[in-house]
Amino acid sequence: MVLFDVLGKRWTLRILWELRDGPLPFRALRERCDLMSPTSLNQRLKEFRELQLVELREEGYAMTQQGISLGKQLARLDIWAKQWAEYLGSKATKRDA
Amino acid sequence: MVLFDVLGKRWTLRILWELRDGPLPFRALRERCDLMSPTSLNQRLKEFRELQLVELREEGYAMTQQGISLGKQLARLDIWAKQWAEYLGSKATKRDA
DNA sequence: TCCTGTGCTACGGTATCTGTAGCAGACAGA
DNA sequence: TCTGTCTGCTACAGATACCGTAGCACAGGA
Repeated sequence: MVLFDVLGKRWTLRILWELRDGPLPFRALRERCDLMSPTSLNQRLKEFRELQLVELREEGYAMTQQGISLGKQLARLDIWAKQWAEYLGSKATKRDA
Repeated sequence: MVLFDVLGKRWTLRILWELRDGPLPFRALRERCDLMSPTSLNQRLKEFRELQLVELREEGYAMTQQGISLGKQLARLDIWAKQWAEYLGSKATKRDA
C-alpha cells in the first residue's frame, strides 16, 4: 500500500491539507504548518512531486489534479474526524457528570 | 487536527487496515504488519485504546464501533489509492513507450 | 551595491523506530 | 509438580527520522 506508506509520515496529511485552498510558496506553506523544519518540508514536497500529487509553479507549491482528488478524500476524513471528536467529547462529558 | 496527528505516525494506517477483517491477537497482528517491532506496535495499540478505536478482547485486538467506522473511511481511501496507482502506471507506460 | 524575497541545504542534537531477546502469567498435559 | 506453549508485553542498543538554527545561492528592485 504505497499511499499508506507516504501518508504514514509526519506532516504529510497536514501539508496536503494546507495546500487545499490554493498554491503556497515554500515559506508560507511552512508557516501554515506551524513552522515545521524546512528539512522535513522539503523532503515531503520532494516525495509529493515524485508521486505527482504536488508541483512547483510560479505561485508556489500547488496541488496537481491527483492532489486535488486526494484532498477531497481527506476532506471526507476530516468530516468523520469532527464527528468522532464530538463522540469522544460527549462520552467525556457523561463521565465527568 | 487530532486524527491527522495520530494517523501521521508510522504503521498507524496499516494496523487499522489489518484489523478490519476481525480481531487479531498481538502476535498475529504483528505478523500481518510485516513483523513490525513489538515496541512500536504496543505503542500504537495503546494510543488506539486511549482513542477508543481499538480494544483488547478475548479473541485479541478488535475494532470498536468507532474503529469500524474509521475503517470504512480508510476503505474509501484504498479505493482512491488503487485508481491513483492505475493513473501513475498508465503514465509510466506511456512514458516508456 | 545593498536589500529583500525566493527555494533549499548543512549541521548537531533529540526523538522515534527497529530487531533481538526475554519476562511474567495462564493454561494443558504428563 | 514439572514441562511446554501459548499470551501480552518490555529492555536494550543501534539505526533512522525529525528537529531548530543558521545560512547558502539566486533573482529582482532601488
